[in-house]
Amino acid sequence: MSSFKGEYEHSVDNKGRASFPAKLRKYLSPQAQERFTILKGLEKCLYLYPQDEWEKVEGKLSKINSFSRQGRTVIRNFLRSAEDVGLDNQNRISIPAKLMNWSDIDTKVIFIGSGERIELWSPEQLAIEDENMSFESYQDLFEEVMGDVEDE
Amino acid sequence: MSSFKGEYEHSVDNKGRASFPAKLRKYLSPQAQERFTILKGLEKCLYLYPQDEWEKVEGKLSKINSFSRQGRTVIRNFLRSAEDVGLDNQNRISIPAKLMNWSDIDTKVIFIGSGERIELWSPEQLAIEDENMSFESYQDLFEEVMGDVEDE
DNA sequence: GAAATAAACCACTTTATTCCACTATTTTAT
DNA sequence: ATAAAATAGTGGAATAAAGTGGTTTATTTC
Repeated sequence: MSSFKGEYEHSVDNKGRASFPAKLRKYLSPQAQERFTILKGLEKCLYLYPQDEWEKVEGKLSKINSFSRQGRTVIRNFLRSAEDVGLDNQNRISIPAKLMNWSDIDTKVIFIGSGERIELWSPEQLAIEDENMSFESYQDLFEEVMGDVEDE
Repeated sequence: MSSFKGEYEHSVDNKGRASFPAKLRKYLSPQAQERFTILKGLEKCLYLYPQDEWEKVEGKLSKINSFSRQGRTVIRNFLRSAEDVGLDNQNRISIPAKLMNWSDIDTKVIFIGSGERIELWSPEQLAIEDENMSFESYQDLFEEVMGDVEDE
């Protein structure tokens, strides 16, 4: 259950192709079959889920009450941008044009391993996001997570 | 649960490789498999966790809700600097270039055994850290921290 | 059936990993 | 205490893998 981690910047060619980082490939479980689902993230980035993790997300979505107005809105807007993608023989994904536009990704993309999913950022948008994150608040978060690790 | 201790200075070659101190190797538990996770520390140093200790950290992270705003920020910023590293046949780790730059490590690195993890310092940054800590204030800190620690 | 789009294929450059050799230090045996 | 053996630390070369750009072939669409 080792999760995605690390940050890797790769170039995007004029066909929207970007090498999938080798370091992240190691974390893929065999049942993911190098198949992914890519969609708009909650920040201005894209979420890339390996197939097996995506199925868990769908499981969560199915538990949402689709007879409530809010439920329908969440499901619709989360799924409407989603698309299935795979890796080519050179281990590249090709990012759908619509999603590239929306996320502001152009010639460079930054992969960030983020637990059960991978985030795809344009360098510019990531810089903006980082500005809003002070070192102090990171410190607080860090201590929150690492504080009492020895909890057997 | 034997913990890391001691301080060892080693050289770093132009490929970012540094021998893992033999004295520290003895503390590694067999299930760590000579695998580590390295990431930015809270001071200007790197944290090196043996695999078994790191898994405890990931266990905590996996409990965070990745669909809440704060949760996403915690997970992203915590994992993004992290990378898995192993030892080569000569018992060396290779420090990722990004982390070398960030931590100011160049041709020399100081390993400091620090309980469940190991800290990696550039000699310069460690000297700065030491200057800011006089022996008197260390004594005070020690008392403050150790004062009310209960020994089960 | 032609144009547009996407998938597969190939070639090259760069980067990372593995392997081998040498020196210094520590441990062991006499 | 001294020599021999083993382990530790260091540097470089050889090898393999990763990343990138472009071309060709197949598929879809109109």
